[in-house]
Amino acid sequence: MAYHHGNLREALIERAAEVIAERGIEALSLRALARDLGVSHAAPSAHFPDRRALLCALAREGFRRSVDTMNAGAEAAGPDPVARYRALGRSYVQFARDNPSYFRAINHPEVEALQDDELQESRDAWVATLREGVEIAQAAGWHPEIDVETLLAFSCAGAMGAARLLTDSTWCSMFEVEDLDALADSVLDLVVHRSRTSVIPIPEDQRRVS
Amino acid sequence: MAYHHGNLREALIERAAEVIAERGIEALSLRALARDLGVSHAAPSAHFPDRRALLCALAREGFRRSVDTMNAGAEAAGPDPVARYRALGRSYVQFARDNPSYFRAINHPEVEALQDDELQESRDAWVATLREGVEIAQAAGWHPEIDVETLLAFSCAGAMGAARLLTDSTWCSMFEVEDLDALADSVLDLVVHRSRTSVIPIPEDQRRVS
DNA sequence: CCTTCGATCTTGACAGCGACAAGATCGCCT
DNA sequence: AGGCGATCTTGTCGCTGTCAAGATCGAAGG
Repeated sequence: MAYHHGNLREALIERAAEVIAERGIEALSLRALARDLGVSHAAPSAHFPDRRALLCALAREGFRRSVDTMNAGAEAAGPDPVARYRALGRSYVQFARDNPSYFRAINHPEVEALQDDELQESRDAWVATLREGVEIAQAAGWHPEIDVETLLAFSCAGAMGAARLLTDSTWCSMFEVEDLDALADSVLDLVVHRSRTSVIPIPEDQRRVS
Repeated sequence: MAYHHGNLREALIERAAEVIAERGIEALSLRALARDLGVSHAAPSAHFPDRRALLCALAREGFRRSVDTMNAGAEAAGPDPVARYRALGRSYVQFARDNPSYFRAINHPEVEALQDDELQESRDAWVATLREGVEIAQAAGWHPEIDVETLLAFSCAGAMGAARLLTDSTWCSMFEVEDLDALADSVLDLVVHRSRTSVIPIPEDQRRVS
């Protein structure tokens, strides 16, 4: 065994993601992480001064990956601005369900209370992604009567609320829906439901309302 | 000083709410709580077997109070079903902003992961309150074309997302809005914006879109 | 009255954790 | 060769949650 682990920082993040996905952020311990990786209890401190710093790194990675996922989803949605906007929200929810550890890190109160410039940059990038989608859709004639800031705030609230609802079995089980994916689509469809009146109509086969 | 505190259980909840409001759930410690109240470090265990049980009690109280606040808001909104529905969401956001400690307890992942029948009852009551508002509004002709489960899920996601956005300064500061209350109204207005096309139109002076 | 019993509170102890300090080991650069 | 910074180790501290065993109180019943 080498004295230097060699890649401890990334190994910590990777193992932390596993633990969080399995047992939640509350069960995350720097010492246990060090044990799992076969290093001494204080080794992580060389890379993360404290527990919060590790969670912060997780959250930053989560924001970065979710932005990538959202952009890829928008790209795959084709040229229609409203379809791209829809895809942004949909992709975020999908990311949240596929990556519970990053999603939990992003939304954990301990991380939220953290004042960190780099973390705030990551958050800004996430909002900017959504803002771009809103602005492009609006420029194409989507709800010109509504203030863009209001539309953006609504989009953020909708995406965050939907992701929260659909990643937590406690909440999901309260709705009489068998297919979780169908519910996800329905919620996100409603978020942009008003686009039915936009200059670019939603194709019939993409509507979820009957 | 009496050997028995006399009202330790409620005193613990009250003090815990203060600490959470000031420094967050992460800063909550049973021992510190006991010190603050002048009892021994293990006294709380007579009322709460572990830390989670205390948070669970906080969350239950939070659900109970928020339901009361929502119902009171709906009552004050008058007879119109859509106005009452609007008031439900609005009142919840107001409750979240007025009672950060209860709101944080409700939404903390440590509490969410908790499987507790009584807690689930409280959650059910909260959803039932929203469900009743949706059903009554729909019975009055509000969006008959949309499945009630979908409308409910959307209402939950909207209320939770809006409350989350508007109780966290980190997120609030990202929107170019000076007046937080105006943003809250705008977000919630958009949630029910589609009611413009309902059989019961929203009064002109209640619309936030220009 | 007084005894018993359950609820409540105390004292004591233990392991795990985050954090800090001091020192050891390694790769790298001059 | 030698220094230097990054990385890792060992040791320690106080704090926390949790458990166990015992003390105190109020109330209920003989």
